[in-house]
Amino acid sequence: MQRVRLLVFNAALGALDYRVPDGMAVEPGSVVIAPLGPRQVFGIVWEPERLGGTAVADAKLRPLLEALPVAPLAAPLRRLIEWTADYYCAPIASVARMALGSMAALKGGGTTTEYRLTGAEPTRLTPQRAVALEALAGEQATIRELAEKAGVSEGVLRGMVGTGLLEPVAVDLDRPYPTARADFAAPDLSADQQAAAEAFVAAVREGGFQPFLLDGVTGSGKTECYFEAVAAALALGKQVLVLLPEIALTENFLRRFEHRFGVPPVLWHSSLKSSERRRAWRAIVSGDAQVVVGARSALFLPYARLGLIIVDEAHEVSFKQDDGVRYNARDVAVIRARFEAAPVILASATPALESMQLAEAGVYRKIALPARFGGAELPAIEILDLRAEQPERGRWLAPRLVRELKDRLLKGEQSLLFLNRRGYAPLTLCRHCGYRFQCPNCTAWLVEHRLSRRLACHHCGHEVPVPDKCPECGTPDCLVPCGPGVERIADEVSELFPEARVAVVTSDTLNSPGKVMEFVEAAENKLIDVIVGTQLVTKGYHFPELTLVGVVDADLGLEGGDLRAGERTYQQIAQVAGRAGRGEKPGEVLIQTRHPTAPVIAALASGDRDAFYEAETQSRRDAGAPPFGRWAAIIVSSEDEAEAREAARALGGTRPNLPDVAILGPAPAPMALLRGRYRYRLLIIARRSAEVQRVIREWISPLRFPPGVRIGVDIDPYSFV
DNA sequence: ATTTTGGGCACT
DNA sequence: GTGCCCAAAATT
Repeated sequence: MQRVRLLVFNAALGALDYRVPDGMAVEPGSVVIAPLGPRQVFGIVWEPERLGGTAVADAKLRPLLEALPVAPLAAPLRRLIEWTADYYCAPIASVARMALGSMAALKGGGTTTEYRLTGAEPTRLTPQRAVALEALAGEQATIRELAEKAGVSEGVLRGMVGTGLLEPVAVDLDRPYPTARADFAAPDLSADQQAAAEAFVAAVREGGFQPFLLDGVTGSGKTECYFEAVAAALALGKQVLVLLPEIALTENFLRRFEHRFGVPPVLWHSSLKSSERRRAWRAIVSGDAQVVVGARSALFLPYARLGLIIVDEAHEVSFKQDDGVRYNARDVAVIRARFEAAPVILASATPALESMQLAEAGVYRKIALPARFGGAELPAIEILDLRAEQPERGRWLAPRLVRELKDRLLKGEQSLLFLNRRGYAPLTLCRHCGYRFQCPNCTAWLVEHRLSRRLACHHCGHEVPVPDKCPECGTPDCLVPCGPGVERIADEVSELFPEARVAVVTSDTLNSPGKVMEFVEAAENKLIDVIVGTQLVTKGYHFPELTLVGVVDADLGLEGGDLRAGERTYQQIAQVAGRAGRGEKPGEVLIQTRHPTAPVIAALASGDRDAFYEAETQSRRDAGAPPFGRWAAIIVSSEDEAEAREAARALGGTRPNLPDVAILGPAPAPMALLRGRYRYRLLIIARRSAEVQRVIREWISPLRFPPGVRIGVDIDPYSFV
């Protein structure tokens, strides 16, 4: 009798033993379906000694039901899953789940039926059908996805199929992707770029683990350099994974990729349609997907022959996942490259301090691109002291910035105003009674969005229409917006310059690939004079006519004073400044601040990047903060405040007492209520030498908490809410 | 996580 | 004894 140990997809269970029925062939990594009580669960055959769990009597074993017809997860991926679960104190089943991507993908080929509008004239146009016709132009997807997209019920759409407004289309689920050509359009590289590209190409050809930090100023052409490494991998028949921090950046990236390689890469992100996801997954497993461009979730997929990993904008905090398995894709990418024996390139104009440190220590090989491509100069950066030069009352742009905007408008050049705040105003209050609109599920104000005429919570998605009277005292027309968001800045620009064409660029306005394309094309064709945007516009875009960047409030990111506030502010402003003067005309950057002498602001003004990194490194070292110390957070949460408090207290009461580990708290988390859950936090500050994960595991695992209480462990936390 | 079980309790 | 609710146990 053959027995196997299974990693079952159930966070609470972990390892279970099964019998392999006669005629079924499995090996470590095989994906199988197993009986569990009356249910069926997915599982992965694993090396028994690596999973733990105790062997159970032969008589108790039930036979596996089915081995799925997909290639087994390779050993390097299994090691990565183990490493990730271990390092981030997460259930191994939760990590393994990320490798499968979608359960639907596991079943064999075939076709699915998608639907699209026929363009026929509607005979009976109901309101719901009108909504669907409006929303679904140019879309093709399953009924379920179309219903989601249009915001109507599936019944409405099925009715439309019946009356011939929608037609079915048979789609082959596994149709192949077009082939990328390494030599489609060879680039024209500067000497610096050429040297960098050669180093990458050599590493790809040689194979083996080699981590690079590609540290190139904004506009230096980092992408073109690593595209040469991609070309080398393609020529060898190896797969490439490119991680981007946000889906919104992929659209622009796709265009550049297609210019270089002739076809678009394979996309992977959370909002893929199920048929696209399935197709991509199967191509990744089979090795047919040559280059995969994705968000962090693409990192755990079962690539057949991974030969290169690239993490672009590697400093971005969005590589840190903040729910479920709280991993940092930038760090896990390096680990995966190690297990896969492949090179990995972390590319950034403003590397994270941790990455700089590792480069300094010789762990990463640093490749620098100190100059902009094509002889463009880095923009001149100037500080605008808001205390000395105040905007008019109720306005946020100082006179000097307004003058510069006017100057650019007259010259027909483009400007960009950066404010990392979505919506119109971050707080709305009643002038009469002082009532403030707060989210019922979170410790947060509701943010007014004029475009959608709603008050919205940016943490949980709670939304209400803007009322016409105060809900507390009933006074009509008494609500006043407090503080600026991008929409309000855009209004201010329009009032100052009625003729200016202003575009607001946030995740609210660029929420689909089509909208992103529309924006990029409008900006490139100079149909936009002033862009007002959040951090979404700080990266990746190249608009040669953009010559002025205004940072509306440089102090915003410094509030709250968390560990990385200074670094993040530096990165954001350096990135957005990098949008200026990328063409022939020089760029200028104005930074509005009330703290012109703050080290971050001073470093930006003087352009002395090294001094900033040195000072930041020193202060982290003094504080015992990462990368010199190890930090972790434990978040105890429950829908019941008293239950959360009690559980946190109980956890705090059993804290280990160790010389190299300090444990602070529990205290209410800064966001004491988030998505309807009350939260308490403990902070762990340890020496580099301490085995923080082992300490946490041994501390937490013997404890039992009431159902409804969740204990979340966050290793190397980025978010301190 | 989900399902089964078993104890305690009210009701007949 | 039966039905019902909820907590605890089991799932290989």
